Amino acid sequence: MSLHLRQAERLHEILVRRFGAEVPSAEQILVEVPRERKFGDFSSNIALVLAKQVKANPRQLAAELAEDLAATDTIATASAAGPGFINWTLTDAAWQKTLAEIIQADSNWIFRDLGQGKAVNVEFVSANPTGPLTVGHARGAILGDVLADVLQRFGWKVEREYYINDAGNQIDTLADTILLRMREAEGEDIGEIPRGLYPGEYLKPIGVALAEQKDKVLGTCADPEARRTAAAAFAVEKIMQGVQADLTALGVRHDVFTSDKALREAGAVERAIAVLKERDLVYRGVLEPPKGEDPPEDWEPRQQLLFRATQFGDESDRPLQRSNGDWTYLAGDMAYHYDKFTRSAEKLINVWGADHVGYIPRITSALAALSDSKANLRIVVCQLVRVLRDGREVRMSKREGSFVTLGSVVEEVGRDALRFMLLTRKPSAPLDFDLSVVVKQSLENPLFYVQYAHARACSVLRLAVETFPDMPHDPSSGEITKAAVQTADLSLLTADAEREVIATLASAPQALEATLRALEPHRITAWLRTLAASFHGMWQAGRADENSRFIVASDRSLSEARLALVLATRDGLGEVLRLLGVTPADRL
RNA sequence: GCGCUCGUAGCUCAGCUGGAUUAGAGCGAGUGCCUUCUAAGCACUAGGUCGGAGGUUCGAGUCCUCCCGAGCGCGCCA
Repeated sequence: MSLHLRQAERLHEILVRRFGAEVPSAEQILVEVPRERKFGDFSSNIALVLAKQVKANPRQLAAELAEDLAATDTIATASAAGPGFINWTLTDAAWQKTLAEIIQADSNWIFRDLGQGKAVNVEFVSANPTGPLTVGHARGAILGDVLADVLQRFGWKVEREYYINDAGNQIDTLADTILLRMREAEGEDIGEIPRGLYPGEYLKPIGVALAEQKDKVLGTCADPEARRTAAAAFAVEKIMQGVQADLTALGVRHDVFTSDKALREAGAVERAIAVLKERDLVYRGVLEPPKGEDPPEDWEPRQQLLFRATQFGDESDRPLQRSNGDWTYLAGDMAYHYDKFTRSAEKLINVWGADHVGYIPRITSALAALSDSKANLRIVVCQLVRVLRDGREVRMSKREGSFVTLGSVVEEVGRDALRFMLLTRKPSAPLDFDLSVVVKQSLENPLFYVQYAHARACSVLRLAVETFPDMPHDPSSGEITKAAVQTADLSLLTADAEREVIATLASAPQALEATLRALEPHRITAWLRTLAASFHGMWQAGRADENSRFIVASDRSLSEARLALVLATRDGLGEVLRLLGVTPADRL
């Protein structure tokens, strides 16, 4: 159990004793770390929250609760403050015990089983298979990947999914472009790529590949539609190979790739629409013209199959079928989400780019309609990424085909730096990504700062062996092992800087659970930076005063105690870095 | 026109989903600290009417309304 939660439990027990069972649970009691350390290790507003319910003066109630807290053996001081806050500090022994538990528990102390094996489906990336991934996609990819990992560590059964939009107009366009590129590869002068097709250079190699395998892929197809279908399948497969290569380079993995086309061919759309019909949620009707500044010129009112999205809070009913009889994107997508829902995922998470925000009410209303409001869908919107170099924006023009591909960025800055940087901002905020900063070895580069702390800790663990050669150590890394500090007398850790590091370490569950709640991994990178800062601070104390160093040759016991803290810090940093898909550095 | 997101120090951003006694970091600017475990660091100083105006509340950067500004979006595209 986390230290925070344990504090809340103390309060809960005290409340039960005083007021009986009708009090907030430990999970509901807010326990915070005050901004200023001098106000205490923890604080709570519970007296303010409860004052009305129990008809007490908040200040008076806080004082009484503080008195009860102070009587607890792990709590050193507790007092009421302000309008009714309670501040308290733990005893040195309690902090030392916290560290001891962290060391004993390996890294499991950070996580608890909140998911209890429940199934959650995380759909992310799902970039259209018409071109390579960009840095923008990478943000969503890493976000989804880390959220999936975090959910898994907290006990959920996670399925990681990629939805391939391999049906619809864009795929026809792709096929036409590829067939043209094939003719170009065969020596024909195709001139400019006509308007309406994809002009990007990245499709050239696929045209060449198609020319090489023309007989095998297109065979003797004379029918233009059959040729198109074959070319499309060929191009999608090639592009998806590239996408998967980029994802692999990023360290991002999916369990399932679901094809829109395959779902449609299997009748998923008809099934979904049948469900809606049963509930009287589809009808034939005519829509109002779209409300854009300049409505499409070719717009004209038509009778079509519509879904009553307005009944679920959407601003307008939505078409399911085009005039040529094809299903709309929404029809396919609702069928897909219904499919995910019926695959028994109790929770669905979609990671989407900011350019899809307008579509959220549509899909949420569609899924609510299909699932009888039973589906639990959360959509994490990921704002756009601006790529900079030396503070100047690098243009990402897909038209020119000269846009910054994910592959090129990973090559330039490395997987770890890219992952960490893209995780430092909350998803809902736009992100500037400066290629020249992430390779810098300084504080400007937050990953470096954290890696430096990790490497410093590793360095101390190696050097300990020089002073104390008999300490158990790992021959390959040269670092002392846990066995060396297992019996350390942690009561020797009483310095402020040391307690600070323990406190930061112990707050890891807070950062991780906040990520889980808000689906915002930047809280994890923030925690890493805080822990790194505490550690750098503690390190520095040893520069001012030799007796404050981790390794004090004349005092074996003190050294062991401090090395225990160094080891715990190193493992905490390492564990959480790895959770983010970043490899901790043993040296820099 | 409408919807969503964002607006916090010169710059880039946190602010734990309503808490206080001084709104926090980093960069940039200024000062100090290496015969000492990595100075790739640490400590300190300067810098903010939290876009603006109302409102709800014991209590608002956080919630509500309106306004201003930026980004993204609005279809028988996906």
